[in-house]
Amino acid sequence: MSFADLGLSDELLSAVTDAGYTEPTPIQAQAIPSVLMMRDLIGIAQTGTGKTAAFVLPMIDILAHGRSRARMPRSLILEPTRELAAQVAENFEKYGAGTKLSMALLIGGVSMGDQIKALEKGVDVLIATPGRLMDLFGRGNILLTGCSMLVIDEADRMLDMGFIPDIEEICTKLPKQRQTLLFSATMPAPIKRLADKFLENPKTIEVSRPASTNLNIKQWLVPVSGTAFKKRDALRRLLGQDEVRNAIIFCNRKTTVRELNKSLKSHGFKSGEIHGDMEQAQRIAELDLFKDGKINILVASDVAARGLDIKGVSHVFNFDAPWHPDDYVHRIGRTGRGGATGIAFTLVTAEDAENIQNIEKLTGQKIDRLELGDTPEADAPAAEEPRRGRRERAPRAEGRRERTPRAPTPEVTVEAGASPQADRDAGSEAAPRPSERPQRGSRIEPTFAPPPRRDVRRDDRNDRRPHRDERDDGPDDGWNGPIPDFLNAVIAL
DNA sequence: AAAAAAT
Repeated sequence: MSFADLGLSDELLSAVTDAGYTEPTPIQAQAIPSVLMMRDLIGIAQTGTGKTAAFVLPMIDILAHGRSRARMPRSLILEPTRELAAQVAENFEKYGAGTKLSMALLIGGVSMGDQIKALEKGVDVLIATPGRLMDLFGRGNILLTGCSMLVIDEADRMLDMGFIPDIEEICTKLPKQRQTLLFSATMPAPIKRLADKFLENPKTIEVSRPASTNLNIKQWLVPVSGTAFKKRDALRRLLGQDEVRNAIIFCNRKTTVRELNKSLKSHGFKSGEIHGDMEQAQRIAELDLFKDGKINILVASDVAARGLDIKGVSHVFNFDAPWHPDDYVHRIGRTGRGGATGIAFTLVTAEDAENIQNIEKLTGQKIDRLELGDTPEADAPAAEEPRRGRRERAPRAEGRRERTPRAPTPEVTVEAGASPQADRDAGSEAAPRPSERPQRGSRIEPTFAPPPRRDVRRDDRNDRRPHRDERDDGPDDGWNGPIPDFLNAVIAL
């Protein structure tokens, strides 16, 4: 099977060849002929399967050979995030360079002026996120009555993000006579309903089992105790491996993204961050730095989990196990792209056990556990004594320690965080040294509250615990005051 | 529970 067999025009074929592609991916091979025949289509496919080209290529052909209508867009592509929309626009520019087709990228976070100007001049293709599209529509800047092609990309993600009502409204603004393509990695009921309502006799193409993970990706679960300090320590050790060329590190919260990036930078890593609270220009800039290799670590929220196509990402780390199993599949899918191999590490704490179970259920595979073992003496001596000298911790030894992942022992089937190793780790961290334990009957100097900080006055100490943000990596035991005697035994566990 | 998307 080659691109030449799919019915694309010669001009487009040469553009594809020039871009270095010879063989269509399964979804391209199946979708392109149907799209060219103007059929409605449901494509069940993950990102990284060549989905974008599967609709961009035939769309270009249809539009380039159809009659253009002045000032009236003829096609609309809806994407859930700005980055994805921009990425599709890039594809359009790449393959449509030989045509006279014009395009407008309608996304938020950038000024509206240029977008309105482009619309006034007249464009053939709109690539948009729903919010900005609705906004422009509401201002009367767009007329969609000439839009005879609609692509709803990443429909399941649109659903997650609450865009379905917007999508439905947008659909009603388009002519009834049109071709609609809907792509989704999964097919939950609301997406099926949407397809029933707005697609006509669609052809359904499924290229891989929904939510199955790429076999090119070697996955590991790394049990860690739940403190930010321990997790960062574990992460740094994993990042120190030789084969980590570059990595995207996912966190569940934007605040964690910021904190982790700061921490990694202070440890000498070349890292950057991306999340939805950043200016769009900043988001693009960070992404470019990563793509260009100026930084080799990108700490990200789930804004980067789906669809982002960055070539040659060797590793994905889940600093936090994702809450939603779908997100796991999408996150690790940022590596192992285009047939390359990739490695994904997920740090798991005891609280993540249920999430991990759901992930393994969804992907239908048990993920190997990797025990990191004890922190080497020279690596983090202070980490062995979390109550002492945290702020005076010796700087990290020059040259990152390289550790090859130890192969997991075959009989390791314990739950995340419940392994003997994990217990030991947690114990060594939690148990106060005997000499530090409060004496019975004495006024208890809390061993479990942080030691006095230089910047906290002594008399503040008992009624004011430094705010979470001010603290430096102390295990968060959730304890605020002196510890009653009867609890000391429990604490040692 | 979070993040994303219009400002």
